[in-house]
Amino acid sequence: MPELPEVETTRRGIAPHLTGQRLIGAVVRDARLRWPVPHGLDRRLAGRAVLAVNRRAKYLLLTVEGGTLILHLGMSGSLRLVAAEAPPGKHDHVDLLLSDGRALRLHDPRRFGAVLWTTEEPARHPLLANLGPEPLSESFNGDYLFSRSRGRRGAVKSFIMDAHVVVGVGNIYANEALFLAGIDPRRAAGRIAAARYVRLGTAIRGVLEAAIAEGGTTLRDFVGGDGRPGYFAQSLKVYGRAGEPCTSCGGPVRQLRLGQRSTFFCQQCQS
DNA sequence: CCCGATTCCTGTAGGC
DNA sequence: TGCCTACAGGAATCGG
Repeated sequence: MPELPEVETTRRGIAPHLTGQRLIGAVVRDARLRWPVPHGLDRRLAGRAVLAVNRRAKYLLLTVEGGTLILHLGMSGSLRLVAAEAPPGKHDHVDLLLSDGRALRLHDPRRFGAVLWTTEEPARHPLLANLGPEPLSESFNGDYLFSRSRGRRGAVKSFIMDAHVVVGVGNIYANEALFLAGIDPRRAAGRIAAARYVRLGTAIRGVLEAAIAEGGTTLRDFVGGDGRPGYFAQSLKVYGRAGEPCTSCGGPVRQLRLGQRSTFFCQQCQS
């Protein structure tokens, strides 16, 4: 399930192979992703060089001459560099063809991902325009979280998973960060003190950075641009560990549903 | 503005 | 062994 660390791992894996290369076209085998893959993508991309590969939230932004390709991995997507003639597997929906004979291939069984093209400034694109700050940026810290949380009565876990508040924190890392900060995920966001938000901000940043360093979390099928899985799963303290002993106190990790998401926490260590 | 529910999709796991 | 159902979840969208 690609969250920020997995998208960043993918970006780092593919960027050196794409930057400076020319696109010679695209093969769209199935355009039915989260939004339809634009018609005529093949012609639109042909002959254009890739200038940069950036990330905003969980979106990968391929800066191409004359526009930007916006890619999203949804929850089952992965991108790999393959030989263009390698036979596509099931769910290999889109190939971006490179002048060196390779292809950037999108594999996405659940088709929650996206391949979009824009000629406007990507930050102004409707999908990107209203996003919160990057959790690894200077502008994100505990004070920011505290001020944004005032007056909010919803659960703190839902609050930190809201992309309008901060981007890139999906279910896995929200659970982990709240455990590391010792905060009960069910607590009302607006009723948590500033000092605890400082801990939470640090925990969010720390868990994301640690996950990036391990190449992301592979639960089932995530692989980076080079096809390798991530190794952060072995560092998860609570996610997916219902009934197992807390790594800190030995009590059972509890599971419940919060905002339609599986939530894992230790009653003893989080309050 | 805020918040919770719904929706998209398919592979996997668990129950019987 | 096979069928059925529940579940996984990013995030837009909608209704209250």
